[in-house]
Amino acid sequence: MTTISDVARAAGVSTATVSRVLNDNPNVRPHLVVQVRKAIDSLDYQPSRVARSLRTHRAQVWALIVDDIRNPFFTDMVRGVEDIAYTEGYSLFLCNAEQDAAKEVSYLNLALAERVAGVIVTPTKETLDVSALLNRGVAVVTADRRLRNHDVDSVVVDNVLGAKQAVRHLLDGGYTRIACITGPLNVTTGAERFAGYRLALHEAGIQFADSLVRTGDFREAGGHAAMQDLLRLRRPPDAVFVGNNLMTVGALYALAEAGLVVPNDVAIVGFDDMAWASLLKPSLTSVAQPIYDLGVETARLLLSRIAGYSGAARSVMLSPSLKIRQSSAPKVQVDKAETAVARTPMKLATN
Amino acid sequence: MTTISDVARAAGVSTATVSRVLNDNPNVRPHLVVQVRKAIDSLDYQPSRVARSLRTHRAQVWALIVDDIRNPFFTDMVRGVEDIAYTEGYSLFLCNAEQDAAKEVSYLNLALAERVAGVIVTPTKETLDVSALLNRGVAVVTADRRLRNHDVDSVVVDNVLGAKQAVRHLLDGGYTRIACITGPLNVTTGAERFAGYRLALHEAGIQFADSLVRTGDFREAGGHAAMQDLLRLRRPPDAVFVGNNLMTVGALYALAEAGLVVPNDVAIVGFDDMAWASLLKPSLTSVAQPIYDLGVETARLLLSRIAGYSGAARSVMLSPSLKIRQSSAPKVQVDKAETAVARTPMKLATN
DNA sequence: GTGAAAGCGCTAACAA
DNA sequence: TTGTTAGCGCTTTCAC
Repeated sequence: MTTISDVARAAGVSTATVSRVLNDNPNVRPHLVVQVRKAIDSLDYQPSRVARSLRTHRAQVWALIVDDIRNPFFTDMVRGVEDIAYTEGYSLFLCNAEQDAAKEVSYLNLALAERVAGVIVTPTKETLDVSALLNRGVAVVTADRRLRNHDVDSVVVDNVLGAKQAVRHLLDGGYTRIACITGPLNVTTGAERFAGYRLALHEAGIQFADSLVRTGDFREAGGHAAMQDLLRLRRPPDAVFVGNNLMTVGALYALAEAGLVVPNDVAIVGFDDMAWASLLKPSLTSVAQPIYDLGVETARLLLSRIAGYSGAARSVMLSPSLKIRQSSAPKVQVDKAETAVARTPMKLATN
Repeated sequence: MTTISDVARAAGVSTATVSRVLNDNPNVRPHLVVQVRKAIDSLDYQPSRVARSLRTHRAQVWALIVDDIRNPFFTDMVRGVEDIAYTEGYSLFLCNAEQDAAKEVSYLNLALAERVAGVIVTPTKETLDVSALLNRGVAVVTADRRLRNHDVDSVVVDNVLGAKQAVRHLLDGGYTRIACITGPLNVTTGAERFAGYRLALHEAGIQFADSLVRTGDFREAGGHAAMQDLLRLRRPPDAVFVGNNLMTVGALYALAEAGLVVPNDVAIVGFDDMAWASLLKPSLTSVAQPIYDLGVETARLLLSRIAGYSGAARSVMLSPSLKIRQSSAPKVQVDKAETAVARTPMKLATN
């Protein structure tokens, strides 16, 4: 592997001059710059980022610790982060915590060991301890979720609002026994969406019933089991609000397996939209999140911290939007009275 | 930041001894090991991987260069790679080429600059030049796709077989005008799946028609446009085989927009299964790939190269499996004769 | 404007 | 078994 000394020798200058050229230091006479560039090209020289990092005490690298890389939500976010990182010359360590707190911690340690410039994390729990990083001056920003025990920058979606809109929409459609399949309550997204659900019920004057709530794990299997469980109730729900995308898939499978018709038997609204939501029959109503932007904004906050900003923690909140489709179409009354009830006009999302 | 010298001082030993303890060198007296460990703990010491990499000339890092991180196919693969990498103590640089050859090359250079131990790449084109890496002794393995110009290890799915099975299945169902929406032909997956399509037609004695083929970009928009184009034909196809998951989504949207019924108007089989394929109505027939395993196997090949294996290039091929569902149900003849044709018994996939 | 030289935090000869 | 020491490939004073 050719080194900076090889280049210096070939160009007839010192390593210091080569270094200056590499770093676009203006204090080098133009003809020397040309000379050095020529040597770099002819030797096919690639400066070692490793050596540079050791010397400068900071790698041009971020650690991106996500909860579950299989979840398309996170991949979209990753893309937002990657776009900015790439543009700004940072590389990304991809760390998949796999919903495992221990693995997450080991990745925090990796970030330390690799002397990364910054860390973006979607904490598996709101009490994740990132003090080791903060103490060593490593910039930390959380994405999608917040930390309760640290005052760090964060970018999140307004989960309470999104959940409230979803549940209110169901209420407007005439549904009254609305169940909730929530994510873990020790994750801010889980807790906030659940809070939004309760708030919507409360505002509508509807008694909150514990029996209509199931706690899932943000995964398909969890949503599936939760829905099955809800269907076993003596008085099953007539609608369900599901706290994330994968659990919604699981819930839909459970409904299909039970031979139930959506929305006639059970209406459903999911949190987090998916590319194929409109392909389903009935198409799936869901709370869409600006995921890519979430990644971008997070990266920007991290950049500003790395650049030296040391003000108070900033919390950026992005707005979700309800995509109304057929899975939550207003309830058609088919009870004893057998009266045909006029359906509320409904504006469907265009995709 | 505490360094190895701090630890050495605190433990009353030399840095060499600390280093030996860190690297589990057996030639250290047990009581010293304890002493050093204690110092490490009390100082909260994290060895610098950067310094170690510089010294050993090789980082405990791989570069993982994928074509498109948004495609769930790649995220599943990434998970397979990450599982092995994590277990073996390697970190991953996530490189999203975004289907951009220039960006891909710049990530190859990053791999060089970061002195990674190995590179896993899903080349955007079969002629990607990885000689710079090979010349410098960096292990390279391709995943999902192959390289024509280098003899490097690779793990791929039997695309020809998968495509052939899919098309033969349509033929068996009585479809005769089977269109193909293929991926880029300068990517091995695109070319091979297209070859499988042609082979199946050939074996069935059906004339291949250029007019029934459209080349997409492996993205939803490309599949959408291609399907729309096919539907504009004077004699549209009665079935379509689509070369990857995202294009299948696009094609399904095009069919839905045109108000066509699947499979009655047009049957469809996609390449690459998706978690929600069975939720569609009709459920989607597709060629399932062992994606996670593909990632795992690729990581294993890389590991063996890093460990010093220098034999001939190995090409691991994994088998796909056709998931038969409703979108390709046998054709019901409704032509002039109006004869009711017995439907071929069909085994549906359980998910 | 340029070069000499020190040193980042480790590892690995080599010596003791 | 342990310590001393050189040096990995850079950047950065500090002279000149």
